[in-house]
Amino acid sequence: MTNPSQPQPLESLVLRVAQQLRDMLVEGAIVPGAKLNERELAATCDVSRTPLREAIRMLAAEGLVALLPNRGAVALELSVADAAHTFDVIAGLEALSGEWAASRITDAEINEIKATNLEMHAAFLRQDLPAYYRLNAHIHSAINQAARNPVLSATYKQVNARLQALRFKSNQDTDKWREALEQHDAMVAALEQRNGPQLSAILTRHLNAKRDVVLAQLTEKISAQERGKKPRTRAASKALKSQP
Amino acid sequence: MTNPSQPQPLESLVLRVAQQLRDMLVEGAIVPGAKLNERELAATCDVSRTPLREAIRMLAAEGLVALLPNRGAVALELSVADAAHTFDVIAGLEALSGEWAASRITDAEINEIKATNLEMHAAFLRQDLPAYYRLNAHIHSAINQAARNPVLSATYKQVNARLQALRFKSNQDTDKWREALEQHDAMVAALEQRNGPQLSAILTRHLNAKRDVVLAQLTEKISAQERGKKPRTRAASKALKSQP
DNA sequence: CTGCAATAATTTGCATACAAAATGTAATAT
DNA sequence: ATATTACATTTTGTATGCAAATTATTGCAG
Repeated sequence: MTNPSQPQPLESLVLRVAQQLRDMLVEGAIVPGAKLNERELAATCDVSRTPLREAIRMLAAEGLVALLPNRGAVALELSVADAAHTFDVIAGLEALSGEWAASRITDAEINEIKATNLEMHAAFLRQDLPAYYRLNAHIHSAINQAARNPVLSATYKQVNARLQALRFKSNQDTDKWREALEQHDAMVAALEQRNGPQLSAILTRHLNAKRDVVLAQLTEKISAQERGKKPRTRAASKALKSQP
Repeated sequence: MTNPSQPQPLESLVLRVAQQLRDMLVEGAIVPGAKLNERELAATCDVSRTPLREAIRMLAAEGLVALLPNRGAVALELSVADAAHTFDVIAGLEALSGEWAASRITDAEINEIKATNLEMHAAFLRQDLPAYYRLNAHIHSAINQAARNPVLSATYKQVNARLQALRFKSNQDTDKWREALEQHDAMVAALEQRNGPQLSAILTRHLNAKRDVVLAQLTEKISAQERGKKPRTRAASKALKSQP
């Protein structure tokens, strides 16, 4: 157990920097496709280039950045196809989570999810999208936890992080939103019945719906970009494909 | 497309060293739980500590080694529970592969798998276990390819690599072996019928059976170890749990 | 002989330095 | 004006150096 109350470097500098970079990628401080300038980032993170480079290599292994030989690293830039593939894998992982969670979840955990689901309905009534996304993530995380498989959780987290950089938290269609709420209600029902296959099926449908919404947005965004500037080679997405 | 015929450094030094370390871990040159001495490994790989450390960080992000604050890295050492969790995730990923492969695989790909399956039967008759494992891996890889999802393939590869270090290619029970062969026949049949759910179900059963065999071996191996030497704290497996 | 403290030797973590490659700029020719 | 080449600048990739932490060793007391 690590002592939680240490004023000294709680974790390695490399891990701190890696988390800092992850945050910058997720929050959009580093936009998809952007080059990661080592000197610049080292200055930002207030470390030398050595730990910064080690952190970048970790993010590369996580698939959050792509390494270009002799040209450093660029922030992950998902093509529509890449995003679709990633969503499909996430859907599969969530379906697995649901399958296992249904048989392993405790009553207390179900109540927590039910409570969060009610708050989600409240957020919908207030049309509070940020709150909705936060609560939504909480529910999915809770189901994941209830699956009692740390390898699954870690895998899910890693793959899901690549989608976070898309920043698709924009205003979504009210009908789709209502549909998502219904699906969450159905999830709660399946959990209460400890019905794994059903929960799994609902999660798959839920994630597929989300995928379609996000891909539509992404397609729109990308074609808008394409209109604005000349089409140029997209080094990032190319490099991604040759990843180990 | 990368030019495949370049005599110069085809890839970055770091990537080469990372692959070298992966090979050493899989082949047992670095045994589970072993400390990774930077100077020593740098000499072995004929590079300085800087690229070596970057490679180690990548392997840490891949989950092949664990980082111990101020004490370097140790090769991943899976507890029985860790291995079980990993196998379950692999089973889930293979089930996904099968589901998608069934609807996307070409006739030529099916024939390739059928051919490999026949060779596997031949390997069984000769009791040639190494050949069997090679052919088995080829079939599973072919199904994975046929799923047409590079994110799934990459995720599968990464998680599966952690199991390779277990080196469970030891002599297995003939009945279990025969059972595995039957399951492969069933996979081929499901593929020919393009029956995704069925293939998915077979793969899940197949992987669960494999998991049970390996876990039994692993349990035996670990208890033998425990008898040999005094029980001591296992830093590696502890550190693994706190991974991102 | 065992347990423990002080000290020496390794080893890791981070910063810096330098070479190679890539990028940017200016000058020249077309 | 554009293209091209030579040169300068920047940036990456790797090696080395040094301080802090860890680990091993020695010496000594019980």
